[in-house]
Amino acid sequence: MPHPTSRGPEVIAALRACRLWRVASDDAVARLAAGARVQDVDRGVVLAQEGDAAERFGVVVIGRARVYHLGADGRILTFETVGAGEPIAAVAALAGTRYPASVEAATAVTVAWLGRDDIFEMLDAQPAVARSIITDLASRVVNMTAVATSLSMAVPARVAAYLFQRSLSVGNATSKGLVVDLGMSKTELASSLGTVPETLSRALARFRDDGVLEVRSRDILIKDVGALARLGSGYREE
Amino acid sequence: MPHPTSRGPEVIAALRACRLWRVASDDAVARLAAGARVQDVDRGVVLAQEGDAAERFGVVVIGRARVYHLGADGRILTFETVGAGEPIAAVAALAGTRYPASVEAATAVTVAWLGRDDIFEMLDAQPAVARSIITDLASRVVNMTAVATSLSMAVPARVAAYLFQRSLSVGNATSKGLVVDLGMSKTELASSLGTVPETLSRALARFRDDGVLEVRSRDILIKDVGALARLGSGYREE
DNA sequence: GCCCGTCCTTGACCGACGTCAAGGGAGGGG
DNA sequence: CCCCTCCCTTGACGTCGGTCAAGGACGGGC
Repeated sequence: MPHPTSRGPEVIAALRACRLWRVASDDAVARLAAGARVQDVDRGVVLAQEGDAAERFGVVVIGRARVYHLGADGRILTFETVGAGEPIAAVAALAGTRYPASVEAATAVTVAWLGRDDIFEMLDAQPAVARSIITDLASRVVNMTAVATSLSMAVPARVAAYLFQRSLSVGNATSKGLVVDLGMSKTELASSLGTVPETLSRALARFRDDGVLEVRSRDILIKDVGALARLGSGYREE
Repeated sequence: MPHPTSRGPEVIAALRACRLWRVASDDAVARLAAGARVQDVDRGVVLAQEGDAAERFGVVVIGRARVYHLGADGRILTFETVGAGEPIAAVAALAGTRYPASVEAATAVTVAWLGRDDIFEMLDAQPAVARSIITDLASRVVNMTAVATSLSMAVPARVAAYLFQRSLSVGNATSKGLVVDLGMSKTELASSLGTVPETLSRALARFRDDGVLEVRSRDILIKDVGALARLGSGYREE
């Protein structure tokens, strides 16, 4: 078990890095850190359970946590994987509702827990923080809407849309085409896209056979970005 | 066509009713109304197009608008139907992104359009408004997350979950069971649940054959609430 | 009254996709 | 070096659910 005193600076650093209150003063962040309850958990531990009442609000200090929904049939839909400085269970705490999804430690994780009142106190003291919280929350709504529309498309379209999006952010132009690192295992990607590894594999195989891309171990060589964009907007091929 | 002067009071009333800034002063709301551009459209007119840049922010004054995603195959997923006093295209304007969904007039509609700066000015003038905006946005994230998880379930489970949820809010206990008004046509409900009328009809028929409920024209008699909760698998009380 | 459009239901069909099963490749520990 | 364990891929198969088509029930207009 780590000695509590050694985590103070890391907690402050993580809270300081949190986008929600990036315009807050260092003092205000230090106050948040002082009120935080720090918890260390092993990989696999559930940090928040879908359906439970949200009374607190976490910020990842060390490690990564996965936000997911466990279906009745055991299938898992991964919403996002968050790292240091990112909030977990935040929106439910702010809304005062139950958690809409579960969170588990994807690695060993250190979390700083805050009460929802701590946030509102910071808001009262530093009104400028409101704007960054508002734009962040609004972006989350936009993202979740995109996830929902994505789930209403066919799997190959979701895959194409994901690759196209990702090619815009981390695409690396080479002479052969655009190289895109997936950033996660294909199993994880399948879960993020709301499907299973087998179906993802088939979708990629089909794109490969159609000459759109080439599959490498953990990254994809995109040979026809336009086709991908077309497929991702839900166009049918053939 | 209506004379502009006659709509002033209605615009103010609609803005006053908007949950986002319910704690704002009447003066601040009147200032918003003064800067609003009012638009009347016929049923079916598209008020915002998915993918367009969001530069403004609407509040419904009269009528109802439907927020939806149009799939490549023509199928429509309805996210919500909003009425007077409710915002449209709001989150994208706050986030500064493109619209994640389209909005069309479900009836003849009058909309008051505001610039995103108008909101931020109100925020600066009335910091207390921030909290209600934040809790509203957070609730939207929670709701959209619920929509996304719902789409990852099988259709009968979605139907059961919807009916169970609705029975909690508008359920009317009678000697025969719980009567739930659907509140919309079955075609609209199918679109809200991300499916088509035929499949919804089959799901209800199956529940009927299993003795769980009885289907009436526009409301449902639920005979076994527990079964419904189980089928919806993921009961969430309120 | 009649006709019409809209909504709902049911049947037949079939494509998409999740499940089960088998096999191969890569990495890590002994 | 071998083996063990994941992870990934591919085939076979079954079911869920969307499409097409037909028919029935309202409800409104004339």
